This record gives sequence, structure tokens and C-alpha cells, in this order.
Amino acid sequence: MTSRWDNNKQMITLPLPTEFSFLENTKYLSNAPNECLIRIDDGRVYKAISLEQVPIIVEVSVGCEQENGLAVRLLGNNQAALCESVRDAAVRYVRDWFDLDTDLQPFYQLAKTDKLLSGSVDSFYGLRNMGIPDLFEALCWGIIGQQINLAFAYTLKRRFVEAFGQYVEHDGERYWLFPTPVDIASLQVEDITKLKMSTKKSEYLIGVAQLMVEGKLSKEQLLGIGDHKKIEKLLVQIRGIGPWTANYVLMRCLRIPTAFPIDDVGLHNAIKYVTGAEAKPTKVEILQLAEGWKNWESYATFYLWRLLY
DNA sequence: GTCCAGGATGGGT
DNA sequence: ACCCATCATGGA
Repeated sequence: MTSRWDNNKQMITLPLPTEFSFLENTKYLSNAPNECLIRIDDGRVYKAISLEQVPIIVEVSVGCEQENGLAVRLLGNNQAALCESVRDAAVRYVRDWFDLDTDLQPFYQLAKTDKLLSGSVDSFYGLRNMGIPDLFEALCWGIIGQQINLAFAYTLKRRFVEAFGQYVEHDGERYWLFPTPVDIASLQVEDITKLKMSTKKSEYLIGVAQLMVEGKLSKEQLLGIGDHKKIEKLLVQIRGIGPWTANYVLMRCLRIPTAFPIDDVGLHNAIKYVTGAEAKPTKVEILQLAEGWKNWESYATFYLWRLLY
């Protein structure tokens, strides 16, 4: 299998890690109700992203020649698609998005005998923590999702994206790009409350966008800090980002393996579902249940969430 | 109509 | 450090 760019076919095939199921990942993506940033058609996943200021559509599918390869194509077919640095950035994005560089074997080993995880890892074997590589998108999605049901959260995200984002057209389909910090930083609160977002969330979104535009907050900076607790402490100081949102971003964007949104209602419901308990688990109970998850708290949460979809 | 949802804040003990 | 009212809208 080739890991080099094929200029004729405009694609690259990435070798896959062993514990990987493309089907499980697409099933996970398909379950998102009203998702506006991803299109799935005929087993292929499409997403528009901006690479080096250039909007482009990424198509991901299982390789046709080698079933254990992940085929990445760039659509939109402008000159940008031919530029080597853009191609490399697209490949990095997909590796990050599908979390191809994590060896899941230790997780599956510990999950086998875990009373909460054993069923889930069996059902969803090969599922990856599908990420949100863009920090601004991850922060906004966390803020939008606070304290409302998921269906409404997806509706709000769609309105937000379609009001302030750009789109690329290809074969008669629109592929929306998540708005950039620049798109949002100069908005007035009323511009966002019009979408039925709460006043506070509108303020939070603008505030985060301004921090990023001012260069006071970036993914590179957070990754450079490295330590879970230090990053969390920094994020929680930002207005609108509490422990839940911070850990959500640590998990979905920064890929800190110990990220653990312990206050999450979905996690509570998943635990109730597995244990059969009537009452919501207490924080102490959750920590006890999670004692065997050291360094895999993030993946454990992701797999438990999956039970609810 | 009621309850609650991928929580966070600011004020109070 | 805990407790609590408040936010705000829509899904079930």
C-alpha cells in the first residue's frame, strides 16, 4: 500500500492501526442528528475544512485496493488541492480527526474486565474518539451544548454555522466551514441571540473568538503546556468555560487521554444504563468506577457515550 | 403543562 | 470549599 500522494488519482491511502473499524466510526458520525459539518454518502465521509486559509473538501473512505487503508481525497479541485503543503495538512487533519496514531490495545485490555466498559468495547470495537481538530470549533461546540438537549444544540450549531460561516460547493452540494474566530470576534451579542442562543452563550462565543484573534489562546499554546491540569486551569479561567467544557475540549480537540468530563449528564446516563441504577451516580461513585481507567478516561467516556446513541 | 437537557456564573454562607 | 438561584429555549 502506498502512503504517498498519487497525483493521478488525487488521493493518498493511509495505513491503518490494527484496532480500527471504519464502519464503527462512520456509524458514530451518522448518529449525530442534524449535523451540518459532515456529509456521509455511500460509505464516504466528507467535510470542508480550511487549510492555510484555503477552503477544501476532504473525502475519507476505506481504500478500494487495500481494505486496511484509509483513502483520503481532496475535492474542490482547485490549484490548492495540488499544493503539497495543503495535502500534507489535509493528511494531518485526517490523522488527528480519526485518531489514527493511538494504540488502543492497552485500553481494550483494561476494558475487557471493567464492568462498565466491557460491553461497550465489545459492541463498538474499532471505534475511535472522533475528534474536533479545530480548537475554535471545539470550544464553540462545547459552549453551545451546555445545559440543553443535543438535538437543540445541533440546531443552534447549524444556525450559527449558516449565519457566520462560509461554504464550498461541489457537485451541487454545499459543504459548510465552521466560522473562524475572525468571523465571530467583531459580532454584536444581538447578532447571535437572534439565532435563539442565550445572551450568555453569545457573549462567551464572542469572548473566546476575541481571545483567539488577539493571539491569547491557541491550540499550539495549549498543546505546548501539555499537562492536563495546567491546561484545564487555564481554560476554566476563560468566561463561559467551566470544568465540563474544559474537559470536553481536552478530550475532543487536544486529545489528552486523562480528560474526563465527570459532570456530564450523558456520562451519568450511560452509567445508569450499564449499572441499572435509578439514581444519578455521585462524583465519588464515578471516581470509584473509573479507578481502572488510568490514562484512558477520555476513551472510556467516549465509549460510554456511544451506548446512548 | 411539566420536566430536564453533553453547565456556567455570581452571589451567598 | 459547598450551596443555590438564575439563565433561556426546545424536546420528550
